[in-house]
Amino acid sequence: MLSDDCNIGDDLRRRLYRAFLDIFLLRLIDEEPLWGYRLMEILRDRYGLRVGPPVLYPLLSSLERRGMVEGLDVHVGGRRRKVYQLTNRGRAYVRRFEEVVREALGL
Amino acid sequence: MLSDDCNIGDDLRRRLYRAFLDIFLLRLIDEEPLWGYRLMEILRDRYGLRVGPPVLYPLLSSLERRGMVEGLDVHVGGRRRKVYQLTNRGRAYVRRFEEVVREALGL
DNA sequence: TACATTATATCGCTTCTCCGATATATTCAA
DNA sequence: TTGAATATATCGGAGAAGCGATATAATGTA
Repeated sequence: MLSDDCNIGDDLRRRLYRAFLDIFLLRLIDEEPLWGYRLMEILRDRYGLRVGPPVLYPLLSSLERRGMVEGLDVHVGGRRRKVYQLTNRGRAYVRRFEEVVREALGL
Repeated sequence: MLSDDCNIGDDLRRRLYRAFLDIFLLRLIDEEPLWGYRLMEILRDRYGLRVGPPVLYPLLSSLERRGMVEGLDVHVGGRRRKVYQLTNRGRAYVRRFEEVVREALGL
């Protein structure tokens, strides 16, 4: 039953992350500026969530287009890298989300 | 900007309800036993969320099959009605969800 | 040198979700 | 009497989301 509880919790957690991947990406980027590949690593290693390039990159592009992050082209040891920083708009969006959740669940 | 904020909040709220409609149904049923048509009314009037029969009824059936609610056939003034009650399993599921959200968002 | 890692990005197919339309039945109200 | 409201339920098509496969490029390692 305990392992069943864990499975349910895992499942719910996965659902939550999937449904609001954009928000959770923004929250990670709020901690520190990050790039696509690193974000995929963190999601996989910290949350056990496998998000591949076809999902992640269009989503990052969308977030940039909506002004929630700013993408900076950087060169690291000869490799290109696009590092994303959170904008105020992105930060406000996350705060709004937390508010909505708190309200909706009475937390 | 204020109305923009409201729109963002509304949008996020809608996303939340959509993504976790099963949970929010369970929470409504936790308040009191309810039936399909009434649930649709509440979602529409209280949350501005339009959920039609094709979404709601299969979802209620699924919740029943998973043992989270129990459906009781009732006759009300000559009409059939299927009233759903929350089971302990359903209640536990909701609690687990709240826990997961709290954890994930540090609320 | 060949393969793995780091890194960005897209395409097309499959699966899932949502929605319009619909069916049926009983009661209520104009 | 007719149409609306209350109530349950499903089907099939459209759109959205997810995933496998892929491409490209530079660096690192065995």
